[in-house]
Amino acid sequence: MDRTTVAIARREESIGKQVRLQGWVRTRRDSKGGFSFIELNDGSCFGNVQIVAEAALPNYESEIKKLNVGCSVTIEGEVLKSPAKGQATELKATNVIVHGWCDADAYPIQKKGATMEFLRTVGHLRPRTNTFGAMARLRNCVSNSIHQFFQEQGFLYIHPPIITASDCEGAGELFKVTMIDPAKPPLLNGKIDYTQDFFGKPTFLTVSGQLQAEIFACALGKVYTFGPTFRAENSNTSRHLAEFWMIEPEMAFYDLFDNMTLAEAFIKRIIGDALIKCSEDMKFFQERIDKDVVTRLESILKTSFLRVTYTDAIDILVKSGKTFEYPVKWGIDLQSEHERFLTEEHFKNAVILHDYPRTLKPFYMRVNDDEKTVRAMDVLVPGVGEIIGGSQREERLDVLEMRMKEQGLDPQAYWWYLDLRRYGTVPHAGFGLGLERVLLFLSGMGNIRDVIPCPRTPKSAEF
RNA sequence: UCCCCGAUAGCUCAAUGGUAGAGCGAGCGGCUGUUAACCGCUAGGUUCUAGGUUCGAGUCCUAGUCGGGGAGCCA
Repeated sequence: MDRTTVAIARREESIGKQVRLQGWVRTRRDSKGGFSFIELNDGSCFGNVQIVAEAALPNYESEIKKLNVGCSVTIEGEVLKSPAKGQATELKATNVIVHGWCDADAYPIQKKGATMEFLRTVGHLRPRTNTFGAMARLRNCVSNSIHQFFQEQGFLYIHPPIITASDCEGAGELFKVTMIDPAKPPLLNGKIDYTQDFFGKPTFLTVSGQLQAEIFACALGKVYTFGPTFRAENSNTSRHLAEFWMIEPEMAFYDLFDNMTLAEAFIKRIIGDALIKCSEDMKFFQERIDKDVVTRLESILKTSFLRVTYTDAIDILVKSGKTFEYPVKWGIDLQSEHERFLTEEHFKNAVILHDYPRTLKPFYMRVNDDEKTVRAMDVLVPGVGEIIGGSQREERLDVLEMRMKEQGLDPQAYWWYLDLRRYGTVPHAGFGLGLERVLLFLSGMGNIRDVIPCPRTPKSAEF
């Protein structure tokens, strides 16, 4: 008898085979004819397989009739063509083994829909629901697409450090990593003496692997990172996490437009794979989460991303005649309302905004000849907003040093980063893509806490 | 962090300052292959926490905790 999965047992090719299935009961329905239907799910696909368990089974009265949502079982039997509508196949059970009972009165996951807010309070059980099962499979699918996309194009997967001494972007709150006892820290002239700490200097959880990715891009050509990132900002929104996953490709000899072309192909690959490889899960998202999500993704696949300069975008916003809460003029940072207007109302498409004012962007972005703007790009999508932020990097040593000073950073602290320009500098570019933002975009889910297995947000790290 | 809103049965929600209810779920019983099965009965409550006002508080007031929506920061 072959151990198999629900996904395989549901296919017509399996009809006639003797199989063993193992998983969790979703529901049981008793028939008047003296037998029961059990819906079994094992995570291998969205759908369940219907088990027919007849009264002749030795443990029918003692166990099978007591099965309910959440019970774990092994079921052996023959796959048959299902005589009723709703499924192609069903399993006629010859043996039902119960591994774990599940007190239906106490079990928080019930057959009827629960709110996302409630499911967040039972983070250890929510993967057993349709929504979170679908999300886990989609997240896996996207992760796989990311690796395949870059591997096929000759990128090297590199692993930047999680613990870092450099405050990469010069902005944002970082989580401190320390072994110093906060109750009795070693002091030097009234301040904490970090030379006595584990690393001999203050260290943090990384906010970006970009600077380290640049080390490898400036040695090996095309690289990407894919790993966790940490921000200690007190952000309480549906689009921010304290711990999230980011993908950061970095390419030597790429300019900003090469960067855009790559970003567009990358996003389209992820969308295309999700629609094909997770079609059943995507259909569920369309039916139960966001009725337009698949249509929206398909239309984005078909059209080219628009490329608009920051200056032109400001112009469009000014001429729109709309009154925004934050008035628009050249030099302001674009607000959510502005980005939303551009993607959802004006262009109704994914848009790449580029060449932002230098005052708005970090030191490492390449200064344009006009000296007012830098080679930055943001990819904006309807519904989610910014999904990618990237730039062509400043490869000129003197300009980079000048930009650091301009932003109040000490070039000495970035000596190794400057060395990359000092020795054999190359034009290069890269971007960062937030995995969870992509998952929001792909699924139509409304809250980023529901697209990551165990969300980390202010005041919340339970599971 | 700021603004607004909310917290009542396992879940989703009702309840003029005056006896806390319903639907679903659960238990039991019924029902000729059911599909979020269906029908009947039963059980189920420290109304988020701590104070306060009142003859009387789920309801009004104060503080806190947690959650949601929006904003800022960003991915």
